[in-house]
Amino acid sequence: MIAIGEAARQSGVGIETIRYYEREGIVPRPARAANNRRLYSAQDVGRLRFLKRCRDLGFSLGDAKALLDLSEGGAADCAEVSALAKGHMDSVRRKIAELQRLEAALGELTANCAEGSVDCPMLGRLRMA
Amino acid sequence: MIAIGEAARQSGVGIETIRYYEREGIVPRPARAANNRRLYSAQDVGRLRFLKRCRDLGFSLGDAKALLDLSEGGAADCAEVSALAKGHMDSVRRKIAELQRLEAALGELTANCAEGSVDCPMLGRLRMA
DNA sequence: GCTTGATCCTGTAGTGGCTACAGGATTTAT
DNA sequence: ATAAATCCTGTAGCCACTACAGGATCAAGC
Repeated sequence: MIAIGEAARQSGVGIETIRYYEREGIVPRPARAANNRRLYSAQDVGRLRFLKRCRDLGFSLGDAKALLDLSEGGAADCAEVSALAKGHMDSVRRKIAELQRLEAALGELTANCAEGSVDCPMLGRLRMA
Repeated sequence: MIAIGEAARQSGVGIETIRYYEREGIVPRPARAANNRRLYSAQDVGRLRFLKRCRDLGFSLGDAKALLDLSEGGAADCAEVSALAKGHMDSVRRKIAELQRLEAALGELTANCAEGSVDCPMLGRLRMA
């Protein structure tokens, strides 16, 4: 059993974030030492690492918790998992498309905006009626 | 001079958002009618539309305000504008790259996760030590 | 035993950029 | 006269943390 700082080091999840996850009920309350300090087991650290991986993959905290629950609950239902993952992939793809649209629009907008023009063409276009 | 609802309609910025912009000092305080209701000029609506365009292009509210200030302040300094825009484009490109990395990682993770496997391979990989 | 510094605790507030009320006043249309 | 729309101020909620304040405890060195 290790203290919260060590759990943070081993899992990659920040100390304050670990306490936040506990407050929010994302992870169960850990054991406590006689001095009231939190004590984490290897399984606790595993949960935190799992959550970290999900968050790094862009899953919302809610989805990450859902995946964690699926992972803990005996029958790891592949269908539910892949539904969540597919939904997330769709939203990632939508975001990519949106950003590419933005990139193109910004490119157009700044195209004539290099020389020290007195009346900046980009501002002009942003002002357009 | 029009009321806030009409200004919202003409600019595409929501009523609550307009009041928020005012509170935050993004736009100047508008005129007031005798009954204390806000009154917007065509120029006010132009500012709101300008901000809306910037936000739609993904600029932060701070950057949007900076662009608005540049646009208002006589000498529309093209260099400053294009520096802001280029910085933003860079961050958009970084976000795209990051999301594409995510998309690939998600694709790999879910690759074997279609059949009704008892031990979902995606969860297994998320659990990996 | 004493000091120093690291670590831990609880609780609260701030971030960005809105959005959604509550609770009331006024205006406009019927 | 009444109903519905619009407006006002002020506050709280959203996401997922992050950053304190103010204190308690612990470990290491002297």
